[in-house]
Amino acid sequence: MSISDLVKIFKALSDETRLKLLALLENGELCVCKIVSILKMSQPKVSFHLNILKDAGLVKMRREGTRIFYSLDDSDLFKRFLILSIIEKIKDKAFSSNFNQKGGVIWK
Amino acid sequence: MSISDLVKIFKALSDETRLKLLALLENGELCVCKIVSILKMSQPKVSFHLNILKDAGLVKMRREGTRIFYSLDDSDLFKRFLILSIIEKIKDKAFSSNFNQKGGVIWK
DNA sequence: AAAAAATATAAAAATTTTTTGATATATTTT
DNA sequence: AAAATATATCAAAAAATTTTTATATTTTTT
Repeated sequence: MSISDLVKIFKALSDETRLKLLALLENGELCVCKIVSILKMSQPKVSFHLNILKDAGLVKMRREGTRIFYSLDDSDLFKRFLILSIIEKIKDKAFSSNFNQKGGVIWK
Repeated sequence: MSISDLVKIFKALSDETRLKLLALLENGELCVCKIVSILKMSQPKVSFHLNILKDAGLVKMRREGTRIFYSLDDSDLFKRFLILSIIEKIKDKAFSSNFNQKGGVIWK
């Protein structure tokens, strides 16, 4: 892993939207449209940020028909540690308005 | 640790100069003038980046006379892990032109 | 093959970060 | 108290990132 790979990973993590995206994917893959409806952000904005996470090797994608599902890519140990640390630290804080009282995500 | 604290830490790490600064401090504190002469960067630039690292709680400083010495601040476990990971990953790659053949820093 | 749905991409605008050059501040030395 | 040294700060310029709006692409459905 080169310095610029490291910088790319940290750049990807240095944005609140992207940290929320990672936390949102904690429980498995989601399609872009679901993410858009949960975070209430524009679709291009979500795609833009997902793409940065993908370039940094932090998420991976899979097409199913017209939808594209994103999920965490923790195949690398260091990245896995980062992702888990982030999720542990921001869990529940990230989506207060999108969670119900049991702590489950409210899918819109 | 809030989301914005996390973002601040990752922002601080998302720059090659700053990763090099952290690696440079691996073996103990250094004054700004020493860092400037090793990295061959302008003094305001070095101060700027050190300040970002300090704001993120990754380095600390100590004045001694007219000099100010910076050192790693790894009092927090998560930050310590990040710093150690970075150093392990970029060691030797970071300063090829500033190291001698034994791997020691060539102080100018 | 046209329409619809989901997503990506591109261009322009807005925002943030970084660099540079000049100057200010703090401490020590003369 | 003036000069010298080390560092910080500031303002302007440059560069990079993010957001927005519009459009293109891909796949499925009709």
